[in-house]
Amino acid sequence: MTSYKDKKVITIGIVHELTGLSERRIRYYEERGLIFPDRTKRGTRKYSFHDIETLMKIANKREEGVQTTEIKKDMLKEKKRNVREEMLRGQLNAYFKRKE
Amino acid sequence: MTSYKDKKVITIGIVHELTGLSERRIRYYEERGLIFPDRTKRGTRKYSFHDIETLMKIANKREEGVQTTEIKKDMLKEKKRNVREEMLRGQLNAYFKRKE
DNA sequence: CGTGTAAGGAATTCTGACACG
DNA sequence: CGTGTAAGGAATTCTGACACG
Repeated sequence: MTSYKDKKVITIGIVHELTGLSERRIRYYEERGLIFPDRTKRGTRKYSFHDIETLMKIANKREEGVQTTEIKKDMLKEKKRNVREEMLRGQLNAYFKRKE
Repeated sequence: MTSYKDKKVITIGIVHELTGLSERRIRYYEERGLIFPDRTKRGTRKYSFHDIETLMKIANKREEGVQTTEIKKDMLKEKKRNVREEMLRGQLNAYFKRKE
């Protein structure tokens, strides 16, 4: 369930290299509640590959002029949809006694 | 083929957190040709999850008293075996016209 | 051989703030 | 609102070396 994609191990400098986004913007999107990096003991932010994908999506929406508040709402909706899907899948699997 | 596991994005401090190995040892194993981190533009080492797994294996062997030279030989053998396996699989897949 | 440590410099990251719009 | 920038300090990383064994 928790794969490499979700491990928070990438520093902001590398995220910047990978996404092209300024560190300012990356931190700002966190401030707006769009991403949630972990921290090392001494406070350095750590991101996952999943975070990076999220950042790319955010950047695309921003280019279209979508505000961070809207983006946040959209992300929440999508998350809820996924949760529902997973619940459904879980029930189906239980019913048919399938695995994985 | 190239997944998150192979992307070199992790700085040495995080590798240290993840493996428990000192930065000195991590750099030394590179010096001995056991791992090959990438570098950022300004020279900071970047490791992959795969590198981290390799480091754990190295640490285990070292605990058993195996020297780095030996470890290197073993890793080379394993690599060759994998290459052979992949070639064989490729031929089989071609023969049976399978995919993936 | 393998690893610790102290050394000094360079690059990184952090926060809070001011700017513009 | 979203993002750039300059500011100052703290933490990180790098290399080359000496130490011990």
